[in-house]
Amino acid sequence: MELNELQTQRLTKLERFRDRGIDPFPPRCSRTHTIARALAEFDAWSEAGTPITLAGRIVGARRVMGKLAFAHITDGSGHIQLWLSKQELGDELFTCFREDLDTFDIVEVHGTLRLTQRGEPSVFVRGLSLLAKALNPPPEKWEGLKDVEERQRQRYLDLIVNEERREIFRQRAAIIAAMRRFLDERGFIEVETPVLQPIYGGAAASPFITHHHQLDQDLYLRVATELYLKRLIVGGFEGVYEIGKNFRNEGVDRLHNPEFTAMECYQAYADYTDMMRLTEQMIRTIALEITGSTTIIYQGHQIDTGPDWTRLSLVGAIRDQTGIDLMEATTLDALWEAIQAAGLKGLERKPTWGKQVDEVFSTCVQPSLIQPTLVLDYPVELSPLAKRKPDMPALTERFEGFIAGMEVANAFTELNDPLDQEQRFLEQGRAFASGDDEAHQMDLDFLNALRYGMPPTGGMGLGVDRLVMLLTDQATIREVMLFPHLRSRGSG
RNA sequence: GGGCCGGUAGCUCAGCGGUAGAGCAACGGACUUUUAAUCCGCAGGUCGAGGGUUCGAUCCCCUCCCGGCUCACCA
Repeated sequence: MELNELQTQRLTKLERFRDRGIDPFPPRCSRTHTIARALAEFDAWSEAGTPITLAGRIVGARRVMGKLAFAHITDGSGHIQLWLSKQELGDELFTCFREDLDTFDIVEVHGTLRLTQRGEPSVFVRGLSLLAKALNPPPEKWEGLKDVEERQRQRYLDLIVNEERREIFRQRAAIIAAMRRFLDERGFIEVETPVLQPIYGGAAASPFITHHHQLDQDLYLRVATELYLKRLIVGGFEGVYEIGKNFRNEGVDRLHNPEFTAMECYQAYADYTDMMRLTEQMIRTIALEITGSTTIIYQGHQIDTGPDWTRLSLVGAIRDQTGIDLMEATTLDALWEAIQAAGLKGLERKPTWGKQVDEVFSTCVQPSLIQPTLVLDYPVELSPLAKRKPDMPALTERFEGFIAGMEVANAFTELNDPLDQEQRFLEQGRAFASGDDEAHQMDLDFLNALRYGMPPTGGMGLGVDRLVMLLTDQATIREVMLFPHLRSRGSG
């Protein structure tokens, strides 16, 4: 590894510790308190002169003025100023601080708490030792690390330097914990289903393919957890959920990453109207727990998760926005003709009626769905796993939830008729044969499960990353993922 | 995949045919109450990669790599 000048300097300093018989990476430390604790007890401990030992990373500038020096250290709980006096520390340690310690080194300090004349709570340092030498230099002090690519490639550095970034991931953890609590309290049990699957399904998506050597078998990374979770409903669990990674071999953009975290839950003896209430309550509850309010601000939009969400039918919403009546334009040709007649611009011709409907919806309706909205009753062509509406068999009991123009939830009354499900798979097979590589595969084992009888069931899926985006006001999915997908950096 | 913008010192950025620049950080020096400390001094570069044009290319042209925005595709 080729070192630049700054790295070489730091390596030299490290070697000076070794020359003095000091391990620059000692195996343990003798910290007595966190910085947060020390600050909380500051008044009492500074008055009593209580000796404490703190540990942390030197951040910001080291301000050395002859025989006196200041610096800040930070641990996981907060930061505090170090106050070092040559007279108190002794020549050797003071010189060590001055010459061999750098910004970003991790140190342990022993001393007492004392207020400086300018009123800043500080540790008046009487002992000092190195816990870990930083061989890489820090980024610029004021501008920090701004380059988006570098921040994501070196997320560890981003997290050191940009405290607000750490806060986003603390909130992410809190959101997922709140989601678990919400589901646990309602009797759902958390399960784990296979990531490696011989047949992929549960979403219209193209998969990643991998291979098991010993079995000489191709396997797919799951695109959804749906079909396994429904097997568990067949198995007698009344409520199950899974929070985990899905993998889709598709485009990467502001809202999509090849691997992302989804929550799917299924409730026996429930339907999609129950899922509507569950979705509303879940997001309202989480928003309240995380932000302290059911009203959130996302990218300048004030969004209220408190009231019940607006409900629109897909057919009605498209009719209102474009004048096109899907109940009349029931073939691809008829729909395309209606699109032309309506003078809609920027729409492309799609290979199937269902995809054309999706195109009209996502172009003409979805962007305007800023406040929480449920869009109901999707065409059966787009919903091969959802139950048909009894009075309108061309539509399904399905809804998607939108906030800030983003799809965040997808739910339906689950199709539990094995014969209809088999026909849907066959239809998907024909779509696949005619070039739709995201069509579902025939899953005979899933059909076999349904043949034992699955109770009427409601299911709901939610994009966890997108929910985190909403609640932390982040514009891109990459900013709520610790290690988003990036191209490997070539030699070029 | 298309369009637009970008990649220059550890970091943040200027420069855009004529010896490669600044601020911060670093390094050497002065300094016992700093908070972006201050002052003096000194260093630091395959200017994303490769090719071309030119007397001469960080700069102009071509190809490629990596990113950002956007459109398309896609939940």
